[in-house]
Amino acid sequence: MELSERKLKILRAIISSYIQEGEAVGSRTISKKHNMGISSATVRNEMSDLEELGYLIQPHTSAGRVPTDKAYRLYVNGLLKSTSVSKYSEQINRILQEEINEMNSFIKNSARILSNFTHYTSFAMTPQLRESRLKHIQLVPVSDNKILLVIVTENNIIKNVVFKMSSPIPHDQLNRISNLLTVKLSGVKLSMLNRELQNEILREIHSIRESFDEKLDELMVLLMNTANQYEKVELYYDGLTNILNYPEYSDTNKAKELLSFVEDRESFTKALLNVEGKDLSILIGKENEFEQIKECSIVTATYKLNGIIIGKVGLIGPTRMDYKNVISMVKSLSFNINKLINENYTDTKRSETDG
Amino acid sequence: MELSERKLKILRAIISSYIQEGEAVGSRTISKKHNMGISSATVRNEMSDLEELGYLIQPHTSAGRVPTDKAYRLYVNGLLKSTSVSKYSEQINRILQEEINEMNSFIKNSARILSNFTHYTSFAMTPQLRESRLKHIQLVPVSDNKILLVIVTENNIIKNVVFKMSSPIPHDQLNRISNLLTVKLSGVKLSMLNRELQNEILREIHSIRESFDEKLDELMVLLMNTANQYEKVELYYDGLTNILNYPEYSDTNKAKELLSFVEDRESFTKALLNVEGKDLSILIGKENEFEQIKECSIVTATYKLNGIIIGKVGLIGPTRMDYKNVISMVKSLSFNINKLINENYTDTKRSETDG
DNA sequence: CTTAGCACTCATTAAGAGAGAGTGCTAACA
DNA sequence: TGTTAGCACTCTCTCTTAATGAGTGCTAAG
Repeated sequence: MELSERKLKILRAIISSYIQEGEAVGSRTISKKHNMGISSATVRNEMSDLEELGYLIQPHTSAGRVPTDKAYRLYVNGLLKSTSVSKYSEQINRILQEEINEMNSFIKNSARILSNFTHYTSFAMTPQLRESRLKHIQLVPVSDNKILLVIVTENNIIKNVVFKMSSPIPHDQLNRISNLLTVKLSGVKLSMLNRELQNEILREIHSIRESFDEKLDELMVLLMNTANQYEKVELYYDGLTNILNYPEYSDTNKAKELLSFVEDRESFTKALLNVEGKDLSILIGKENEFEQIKECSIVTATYKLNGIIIGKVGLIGPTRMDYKNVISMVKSLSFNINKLINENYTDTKRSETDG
Repeated sequence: MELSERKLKILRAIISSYIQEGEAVGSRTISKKHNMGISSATVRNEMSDLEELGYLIQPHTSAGRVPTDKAYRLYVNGLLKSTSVSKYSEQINRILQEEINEMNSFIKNSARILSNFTHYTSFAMTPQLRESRLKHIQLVPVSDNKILLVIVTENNIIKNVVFKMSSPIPHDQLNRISNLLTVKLSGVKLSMLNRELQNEILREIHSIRESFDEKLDELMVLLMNTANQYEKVELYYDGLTNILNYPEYSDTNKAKELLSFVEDRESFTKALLNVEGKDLSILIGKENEFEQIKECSIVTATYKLNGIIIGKVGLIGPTRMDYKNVISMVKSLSFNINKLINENYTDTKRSETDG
């Protein structure tokens, strides 16, 4: 059933009042404060209808009414189309630039910005690099049998891992091996660094120099293992304690339950996997799979590199969330992240060869 | 005034009861449950004395008594001497080893262990490297005008920073420059990388090759700036939400106040600076400088490299803290951190030349 | 269809009455 | 002189009751 214009207007008024005040909204409030031009009794009739349609519920008989998840969904769907980029967009851009040189700091910074501007609890995932291609490999001596492997991808993202070799490796060979590996592996996707490729390359190397380095075999194995770990993304939070600002969580046990769920990266990451990979995606209340966050909403945006989604940023808060502000904030943030990433981390070689 | 043996025994009984139960302790409880062999009336007299001496207070007339900070201090001083390493020491060692290869992960892991074992909120500072000496410098090409600077110290700790140069730098020169910088700067303390040294080295380099690289000047400046940032230590937390387990913080506002203080790294870092650099140090309640944590205790241990304190780990919780368990846990942890760091990150070159 | 009016519901608050825990003091006892 | 039993007293906590007030649903009139 389609809602009449007046019902919609009343529903929207109830929702924004509830979002602001956090208390059940009565018919008189709507009739008076929102300049409806209709009496409270009329509003009551409409509200009664809206309740029957599943958009409102009463916490108890003599209380006002509270929007349901269904109502928020309707409200949010309307906002998604209309809401534009926040007026803070330029300021966000400026703050983001401060940490542009290092990807992880950049992502951490993104989370901080989001929680600072919205006063909700924010999160940001570091980029997933499976589709990235290797550009440069450099081995750096650390100690007798420890070496540092530095990998630079074509989109200028850096990863490094320390290896402990079974026995010392001559330092003067490291540059030579680095060059060899760079030549052999540049252009290869991280996700392609598997056993077959490894054997193939080893064969090729062996064919060139019979006894090049017995170390190389071991190194390659370590390299492959590292590459596979790249799928592990990190999750940064900011403003965890912001949750305690909202009366919904004035009960410590409730706050504890939610905060523990979020603080435990494993569980929360699972919850985030359920979020669709749309540019902007919102899960409201019971739309969330996990019990602990069924009274929360999660707003998530993606960021892309060369058109491929590589990460997500967003925030979590009570279903009674200031969606309007949040949506424009998250939109601005992801817009700027995308812009800066594609300016600074774009796949230089590919963009020359592919298009 | 020296406390009599009996007063001490009663005080200890009150403290451990209060630590366990979290409720004011009455004379009857002590007399009955702790096998004192004296009546509650006698205990009452003693408690009255203890109150006068400042070791106990009554929340209100008809309540039992609660230990003061002074009492905890007495109690803790006793424990510090006697408490030995935890029975979980080996388990801790095993978990620590899992992340031994990378210093930051290692420290993060330390914080996690501490909060998991104690159920308090833990923290760990990454090492401060001012006294470390450079061992190896490697420049890695990232993109046309971005390069990665990797620094390895003599104690095998790795730091890396991405630079954006004002104009492209030829990649084939990077190894040459790396070697040059390594030769010139190895053995130099990070804290010594200042302007004078920079000029001296530049002069020296210029004298060798008149027009070596006009880039080198710029690079050196960036290198110095980076070196100065090494004093910036990172602070990792774990178990922030554990604070909510304790009835002291069942009031959300109180919890919020404390959690915000801790979550705001800046303020909390300041608080930690006040902690003495002893092997194990405890600040109880009002001994803390900042208002927000005057009802908390902070237990901190240091970790060293080559005999120099380079970082701290510890935890924060209500003054009614299970000091016995906490102390043995923190002792075990710092013991194992020290052991593993000195096994894996020891200053190889120095130990050969210096000692 | 809208609205004024009114009875009704239910959460929230305040006040009052016990109950219970624990103390301080006194007097008796070893 | 130190210890203990006994008892009055204090103060918190909990439960009950009553009053308040916000808000609804229904009815009847406009």
